[in-house]
Amino acid sequence: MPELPEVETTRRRLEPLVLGKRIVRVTIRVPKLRLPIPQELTELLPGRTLERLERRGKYLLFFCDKGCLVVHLGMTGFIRLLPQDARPEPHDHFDLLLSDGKVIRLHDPRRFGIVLWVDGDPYSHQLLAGIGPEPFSEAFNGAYLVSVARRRKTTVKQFIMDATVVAGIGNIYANEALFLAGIRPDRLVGSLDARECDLLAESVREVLTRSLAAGSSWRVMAETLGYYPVQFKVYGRSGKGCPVCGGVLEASRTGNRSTVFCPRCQH
DNA sequence: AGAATTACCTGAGCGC
DNA sequence: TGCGCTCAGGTAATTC
Repeated sequence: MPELPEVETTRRRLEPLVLGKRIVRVTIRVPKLRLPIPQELTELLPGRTLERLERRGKYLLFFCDKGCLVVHLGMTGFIRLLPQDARPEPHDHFDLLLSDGKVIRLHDPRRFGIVLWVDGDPYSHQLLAGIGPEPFSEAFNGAYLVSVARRRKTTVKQFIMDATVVAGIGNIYANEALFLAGIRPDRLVGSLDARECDLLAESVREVLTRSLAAGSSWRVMAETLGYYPVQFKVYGRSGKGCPVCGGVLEASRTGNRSTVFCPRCQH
């Protein structure tokens, strides 16, 4: 589920509602995630104030007055801000009860998410340190892609889904960006010329920008604020008509992930 | 070094 | 209705 736009939309919607609030109590219901939720959170967090929310790739960072709570939503995770008395449901993993009586609640059925506490700088934590440039940073451009692609022998789709190449791109936006760029997902990344790398970087930014403008694609603070999912051009539409040429969209697998593309528009 | 494979989980949807 | 199978938005550890 959550790729960059979903995590960023969560951050943008949640931040103004929780900034400056004090954490009163932590409730851990289902500690089992990709990494177990640290039990110490129940003692470490109460009394701390939420100072700002940041995002790095698909990680959400809750900076407190001292230390940082790092959350990854995995495949199926989402966060809601609820009234204190909202009844917990299955797969609600943990709650941060805030000083205004609201609860930040993490829900993740498939349990691929991560919650961890970092005392120092979360950006140098092992899980975040190796992440590539943010798609909206100046460092992410065609020339950068050319230089990294030179050493790689993989498909362009796997390449842009590699978090060490660029942050925040998962299966959905990889499919969408390649469609927008007119590049076949199964092309070897080394075969892209400079013009195509420029176009790819621009297309990645464009699909993310459109999704952010629409409020992303998923249950992002949905119950609190409503949401209007973006329409995908190719993802989930195999066998249907290409929105550009009307031809039939084709499904394939790339690195064991489902891939959809238009064989007429993408070369 | 980099690519491919495996593993971690639950739930929805499909064919029989 | 129910069973078994496949697939689903992520990614790190392991193997080759």
